[in-house]
Amino acid sequence: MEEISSSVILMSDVFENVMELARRRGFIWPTSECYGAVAGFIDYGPLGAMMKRRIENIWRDFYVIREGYYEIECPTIAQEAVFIASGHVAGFADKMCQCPHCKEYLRADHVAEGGGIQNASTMKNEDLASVLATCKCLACEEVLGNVEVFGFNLMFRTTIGPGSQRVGYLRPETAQGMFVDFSRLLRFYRDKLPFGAVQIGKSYRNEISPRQGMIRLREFTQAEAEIFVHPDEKNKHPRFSRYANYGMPLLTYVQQQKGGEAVTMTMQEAVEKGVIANQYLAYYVALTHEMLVSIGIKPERLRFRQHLPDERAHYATDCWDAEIRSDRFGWVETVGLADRTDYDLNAHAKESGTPMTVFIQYAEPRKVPRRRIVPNMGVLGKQYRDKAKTIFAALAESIPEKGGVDVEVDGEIIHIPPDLYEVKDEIVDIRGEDIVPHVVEPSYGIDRMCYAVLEQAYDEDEADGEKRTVMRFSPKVAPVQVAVFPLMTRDGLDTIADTITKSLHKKGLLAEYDDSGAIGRRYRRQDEIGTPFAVTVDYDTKENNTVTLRDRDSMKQVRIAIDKLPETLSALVEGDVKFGELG
RNA sequence: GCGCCGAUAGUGUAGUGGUUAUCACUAGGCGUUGCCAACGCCUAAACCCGGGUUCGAGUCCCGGUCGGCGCACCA
Repeated sequence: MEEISSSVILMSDVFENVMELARRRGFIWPTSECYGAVAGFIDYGPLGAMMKRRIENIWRDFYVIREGYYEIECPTIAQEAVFIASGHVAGFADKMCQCPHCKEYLRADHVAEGGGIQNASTMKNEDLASVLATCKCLACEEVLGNVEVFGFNLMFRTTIGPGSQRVGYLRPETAQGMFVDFSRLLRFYRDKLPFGAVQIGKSYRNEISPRQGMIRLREFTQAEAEIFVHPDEKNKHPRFSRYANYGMPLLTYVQQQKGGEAVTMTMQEAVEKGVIANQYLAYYVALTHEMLVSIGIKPERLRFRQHLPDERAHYATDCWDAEIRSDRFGWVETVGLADRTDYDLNAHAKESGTPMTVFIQYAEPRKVPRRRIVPNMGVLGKQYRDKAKTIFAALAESIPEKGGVDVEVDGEIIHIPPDLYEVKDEIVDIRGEDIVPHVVEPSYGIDRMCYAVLEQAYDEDEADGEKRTVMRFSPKVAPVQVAVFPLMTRDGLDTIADTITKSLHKKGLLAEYDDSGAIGRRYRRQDEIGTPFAVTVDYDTKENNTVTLRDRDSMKQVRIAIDKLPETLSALVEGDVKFGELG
């Protein structure tokens, strides 16, 4: 029992310890600290920015290089129309009111529903305020009385340009950029489905109460992919075989309703059993798992949770979250995978008036009978003048009978005799159809991934009876990749170490030279920032051109020839070779 | 936003309303040192911000900011 409670204390300390280290060693800082920080904003320090960049680049390896979905970069500010279409102007706004007694801010529609009032969320602010007068505050249970209802929108609003006061918003997600560029993207991909576009960038949400360190920020980095696919081909991912037998823990909504645990199954099974809606979604669920593991997330701390039916956004048919278990915060939603259907493209097509469809050509043209009603323009035009245009349109829609056709124009019935039009029955070739693609969207919270990597890398062990703090980063994400030390700052050892450092730089490795203090202290410094490998130049180096190469995790050393260093270290950092395989 | 708690060198801290604000680690310099936070000397470095009470505030009071927790919020 005592052991359990002490380990619980140790666990909760991980957050404190890792954030303290992150501040001290230059990973994460409060923003503009000299003026007093601002909640919901953080600065990435030198090492944090480097680590974040490495994580983003691994993401690019998966989505851009391997999947072939090019990256685009759109502004973080967009005009109002974009977010009217996306639904964020209306849907991202909550109706709020403040209790005059306890000063608590409340969701006005929740209060009204608590008071038994229907359709509160669709009422006008003034009407809602008047019905709220008799409702009780959800916090202090006093009757509200006279309250004001106001909208609180989670988007940051701004104006564009000096005179016009044209309204703009900071984007609450990067996704809309890919949707509004749909027509351009379609042309770029030469009018063929499926294709995808991705974007890594900042998004902004004016959270009411940002908390939990870097978990809920007002400005955050997203990596989003929008994959456009034919609605009938969501079960035909061209590379599905890659992940068909890839297994992982899935917590379905059915399991959640039963209070059950995640069940491990392969993607093939998941799709066949209807657990995951389609192959496309399953493919990116698996890819996400692989990607998160590759940046150093432990598989046992990773699960995929399906949204409950009432939790899903209005547009999504099936939605899964990759959740990473944090010692401090429990399961943290880090990646959202949604089938957004054709919701977004339809919305932008309607708002902008630009069709957002793909022409799908049939294998064979289809012969389709068509009846056309061709009016005698010359006679009808002269006879009806300004009404003629309306009559032509009505005629085209009509079903003529033997005696002619009656069309209604401005409430007036006009009889058109059969000699004033011709009915043409013909067979036409239909070569294809316009369809609105569906969108499968993996959306990654980069800051949350960074936090998870930091938390999971944090470790303490013992070296020679002393506590050692070590960040066990995967070499792929470690900010500094190699440290180079001269054992002594004399006899030319420092010059050799300096030359080695430069040769590693030339290979693209971030190598840091350090000759300050005792050698043990230098190792510890690098352990604390998670540098996976250290090279030490000693007196044997002068004899035989070899150095020691030290592994962060095991603290073991091997001797290696100087001219093999750049190649060997590159392979170690990439993960192509393990330290244990050297020697 | 509400409630509770907190804020002192880079980090962790001590500090009955009254000296030049304590200690350790860290960092920088010099020396020493033949592979894991060694040692010696020297140096740098702090009372979150704004009001108030007081002869005098790091300390007491009020407001703000930031952080933690609970509630609410999180298309």
